[in-house]
Amino acid sequence: MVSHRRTPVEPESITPHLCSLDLRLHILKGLPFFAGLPEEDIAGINARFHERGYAPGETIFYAGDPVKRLYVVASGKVKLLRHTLSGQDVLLDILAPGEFFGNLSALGDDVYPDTAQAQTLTCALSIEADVFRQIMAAYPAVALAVVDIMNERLRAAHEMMRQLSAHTAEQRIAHTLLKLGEKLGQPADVGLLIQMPLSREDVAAMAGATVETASRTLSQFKKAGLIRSGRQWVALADPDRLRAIAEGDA
Amino acid sequence: MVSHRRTPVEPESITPHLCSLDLRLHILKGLPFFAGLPEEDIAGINARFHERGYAPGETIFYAGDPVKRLYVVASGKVKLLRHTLSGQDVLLDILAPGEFFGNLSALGDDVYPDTAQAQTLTCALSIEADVFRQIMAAYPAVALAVVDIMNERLRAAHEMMRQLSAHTAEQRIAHTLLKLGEKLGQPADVGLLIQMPLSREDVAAMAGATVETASRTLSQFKKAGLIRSGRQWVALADPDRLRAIAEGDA
DNA sequence: CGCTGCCTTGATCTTCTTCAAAACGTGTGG
DNA sequence: CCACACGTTTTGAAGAAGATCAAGGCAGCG
Repeated sequence: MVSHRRTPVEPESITPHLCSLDLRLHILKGLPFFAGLPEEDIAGINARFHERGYAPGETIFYAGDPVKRLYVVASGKVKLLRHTLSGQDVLLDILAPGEFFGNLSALGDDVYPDTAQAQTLTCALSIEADVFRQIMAAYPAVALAVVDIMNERLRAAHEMMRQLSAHTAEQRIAHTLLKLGEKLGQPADVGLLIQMPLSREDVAAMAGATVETASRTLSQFKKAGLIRSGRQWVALADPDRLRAIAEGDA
Repeated sequence: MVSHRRTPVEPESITPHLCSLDLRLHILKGLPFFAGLPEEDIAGINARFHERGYAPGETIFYAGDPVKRLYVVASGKVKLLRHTLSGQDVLLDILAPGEFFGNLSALGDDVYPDTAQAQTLTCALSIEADVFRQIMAAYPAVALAVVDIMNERLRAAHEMMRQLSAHTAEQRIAHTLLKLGEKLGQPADVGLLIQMPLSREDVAAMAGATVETASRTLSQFKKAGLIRSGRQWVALADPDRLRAIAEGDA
């Protein structure tokens, strides 16, 4: 049963729908915005978080849901996506453990702008947005860290906007793979392996293209020795040359 | 000389390259992130800001400049754009008085990710990023307001990403006009007038299209009675129908 | 062993860009 | 006040990139 698995991607640990208390504390301590906080304060904050596990493909919340919680990925991977009327989805980001998502705004509509969906077996911590705002008010360092992270995300979004409006599909797909490689890549004998089940459709939705174009382009990259790939996985064999393509050289 | 101006767009007030002290205080008081702060604290903060005027078309800073300042538009309009290697620029946003831009991050590269350029005669206040971070640390309410604003911008950027990757040029241009109308629109006898000199090239760079496509699409909108426009100006005559186009109905 | 999803590949067609040139508006200098 | 010159806008025709439509192939799973 395991013997003829062909994908090099390792399945998520079988830890079920609960995160152990150890893991929770470990995750929270490692969170960029709690870095530097006294341990006992973190323990106090920890108590304000709820936890919940999600099966692969399960939706954590839908765009438009009228709730305000802030989530943190404890384990697993989470897709952040936005729907279009035509049913065509756009994959905005893939979040790794330690990253946050959800709604932490005080103003505006009380709805999530995006849909969040577990890509693998996932455990997520969540907290009431208002409670988190209280924490930010009490610990300015936390607020500053949040600003930094949002700043970084805004920068990434702007970069993506540039990509989408001024680059070819080939360039955007190369760029998408590199981004995923940076975030989720693990060295393996096939190259820098993107550690997660990643379909052609996912790649297409991230790069703003159709499944067919994504497939054609990946085939072409594979033929050129830039990547290796199979059903639901991709590994980067030659990131440098990929980068050249993404930047418009090749 | 003035008699045969054809544009309905009013020129920026002739106030020259300096903002009066009154204006400075007024701007700072009205800033969303200083709302609710005691007046005397604002006066103290005011002292930490520098001011500088810019001529139309003048660049405030270039992407890659190794400085860290946070800017606030006091008067005028500022274009935020990102260059591509192919010389094709992407217009990320147009900022109105009261909006901020620049670099306020503590981490990452000490460079601006985007270029900022005065679109009209502009006065901008600026502050050292580190100083502003101190202010955020001292006044948690300020930090929370900044988080809210960045949250809103991130949402807008995600929306734009969706637009770029899943909509036609016509839809994107309609959407661009509506966005501009919301932000800069003023009721006039020609419709909701976008109060600033706006070339076809600007529209194209915001919508991710070429000048020619923008021109063709605007002509078509004009013929259909959706907008009125001329050299360097656009007014929305029928926002509702434009919205229908942007959303994919028409 | 066959079913169900993913992935691939080909042919066609639409959309948008590119290239080219002309028309127009605005401000300038005569 | 007029005419010229420049930058903006418009329009046309050809071309390319990618979407769409349509089959067929392959892997994993029951």
